[in-house]
Amino acid sequence: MTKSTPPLSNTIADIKALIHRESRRVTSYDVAMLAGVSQSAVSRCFKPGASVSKATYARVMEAARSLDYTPNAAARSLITRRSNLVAVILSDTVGLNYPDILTELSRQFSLRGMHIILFNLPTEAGIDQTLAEVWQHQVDGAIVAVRLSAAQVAEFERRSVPLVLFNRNLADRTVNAVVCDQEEAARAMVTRLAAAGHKRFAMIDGPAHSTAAQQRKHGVATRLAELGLALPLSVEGNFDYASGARGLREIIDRFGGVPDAVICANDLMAIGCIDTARHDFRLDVPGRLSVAGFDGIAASRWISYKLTTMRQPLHSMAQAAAALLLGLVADGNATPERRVYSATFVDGATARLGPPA
Amino acid sequence: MTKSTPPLSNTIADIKALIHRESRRVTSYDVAMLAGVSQSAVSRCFKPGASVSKATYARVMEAARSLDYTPNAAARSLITRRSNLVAVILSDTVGLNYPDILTELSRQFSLRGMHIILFNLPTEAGIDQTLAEVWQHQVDGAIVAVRLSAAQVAEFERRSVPLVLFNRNLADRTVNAVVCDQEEAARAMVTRLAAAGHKRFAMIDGPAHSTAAQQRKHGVATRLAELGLALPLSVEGNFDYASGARGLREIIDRFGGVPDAVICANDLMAIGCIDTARHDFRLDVPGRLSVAGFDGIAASRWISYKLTTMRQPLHSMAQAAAALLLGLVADGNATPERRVYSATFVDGATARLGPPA
DNA sequence: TTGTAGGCGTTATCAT
DNA sequence: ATGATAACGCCTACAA
Repeated sequence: MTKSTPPLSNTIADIKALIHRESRRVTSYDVAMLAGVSQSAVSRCFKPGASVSKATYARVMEAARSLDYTPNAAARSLITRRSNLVAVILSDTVGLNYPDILTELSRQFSLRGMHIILFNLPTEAGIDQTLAEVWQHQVDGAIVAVRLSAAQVAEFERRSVPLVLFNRNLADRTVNAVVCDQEEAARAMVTRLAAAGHKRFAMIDGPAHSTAAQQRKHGVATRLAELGLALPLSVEGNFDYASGARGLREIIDRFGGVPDAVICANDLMAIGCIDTARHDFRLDVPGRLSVAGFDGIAASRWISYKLTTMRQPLHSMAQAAAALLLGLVADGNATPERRVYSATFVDGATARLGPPA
Repeated sequence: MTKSTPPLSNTIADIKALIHRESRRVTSYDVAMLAGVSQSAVSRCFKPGASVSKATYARVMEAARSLDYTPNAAARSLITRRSNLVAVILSDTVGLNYPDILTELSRQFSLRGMHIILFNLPTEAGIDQTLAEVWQHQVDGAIVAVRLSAAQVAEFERRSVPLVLFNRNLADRTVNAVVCDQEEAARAMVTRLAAAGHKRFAMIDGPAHSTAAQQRKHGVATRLAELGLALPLSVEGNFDYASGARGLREIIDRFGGVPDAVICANDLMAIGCIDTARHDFRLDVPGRLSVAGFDGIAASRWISYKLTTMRQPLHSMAQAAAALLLGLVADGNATPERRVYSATFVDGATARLGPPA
């Protein structure tokens, strides 16, 4: 009998027609009307841990389901001041080429009901424009893997937007960061290569704007100097395969011959360098020339390369960055923390590490 | 003289103190007060093409700047019903491993002041949960590269959320999509290989849930049949390097020998297959065994491989997807469009294409 | 060109 | 446990 149905103020069809006529969205008022409760009751039903009776909850949820109601995040964000949005700011040269990072970040955040707004900079120049857009979206926090000026970092603080830097060092400020110690990694690599008796080094550097590249180069140079070896001939690359290939040609050209070892600022360039050495110059790697990289990307493990490299624990780092940020979002004034990871040496097959043949 | 300054209702310091005391955000009212105009005047200044006098505009902007005011996207979205947010829904297996796609999408959208909310599914199972989150965020549109049921597609329509499928076919519905004709690509590859006299084919297939893999396999199988060749022995892989390596071993095992050609459902598996063939089985590729892939990823062009493959125009496709979606956002009821791209054959060095030696 | 007033859809407060 | 009411910060007629 119709009498046994719950006291609906209107039928589903009526309400749907009304919404359509006014061409608006389904709101909690519509659900309330259908369920025969107040709007605030509906709101409470969608808030975990609110006090609602079993019966009310069931009727509200049923009404919501039949109207396809979903809370409006914009309206919620307006009043709660939480958007459940996290900005992830990357740059073309480095960010998306390491899919692990975004994958892990995305996983961690969606586990807590938060989502990523992606800001991918073609060039790190336009960052101020990007930040303006970040502020508009009222993000709850940001993970930034591009270079930030002290002023820009300060703006995050002024706006109380938790910030975690990823693999970016900012010398003069205490700011939350997850980094891999690039200089230490570079020194470790040099130590290994030098111990094996390599004397004549060359380096294929990364782009000038990359702090990781700078630190790797600095580590290489200082460690070599400590060991009494000459500073390496260094040519600039931009982290891609082609510049590894170009780099080797330039080195052989300017060096007037083949050095003992080429250290590349990342794996991709190392792979380009190795391919060119083997195929174009017919050089035995590592027999005649040792080549090493940094990162530990997937391709570095391929059978054709088995690259000798310093592997960054990117997965753990991404996880840590997410955890750090989530902590800051929960507790606004936690003390700045800096998590430093070490790269691990990967004993590959592209650098001679034993005594010379 | 102080008299020459604009008639500010309050000093900057006063207003900042007020805001801080009430611990709220800087609003357009604060800017209005500082600039000595109404709140709606401020609002108009931030709306491109609104009618504001030069003088007012200048004073408002100056006030906004000195207060670090930024419009609140949530509040704006509430009234305009535009969030300037686009959902991009990918899955682990396919999405982030092709960085070009996200890079280009991000570029195109940010050019129009829109931004990407990233939804990266660990598994395509949890998609309903993901969609619920998409609805909450009131996105202006979505680009989806995972499998969607007809019901799920219908829900986009019901909610008037423009949808563009990326490399996903949905047979029974007319829905906006940008796809690459995988079956045609597969047929083209088979035609080439067969013309060179390959007789005994094998295939390393993609994961079952990938429509692209299904279509590639179907194209391979049907074209082979048309040419009077046996259906290939097919083993299942999951699109990664390791499964290419495993795949070849399994093929040789089950085949009881080495086939003439192995067609892999993507480049990454092809590379794994080639490495294993050359290093573990000491097979000459392409002399003794031809290997081909699909996609045209960056590594496929590396000197060590020069992979024979069918290259998808991912860059153009991403561009088209963004353009299509932007068109739909501008004009809600544009007619469904399906843009089909063709893969181009890349005459690499891993498959014999001339007469047998 | 400018100001006034109302509403977007939700959560939070405070009664009841 | 539930309901009325006041924000949240902005846009947009409409009137001036």
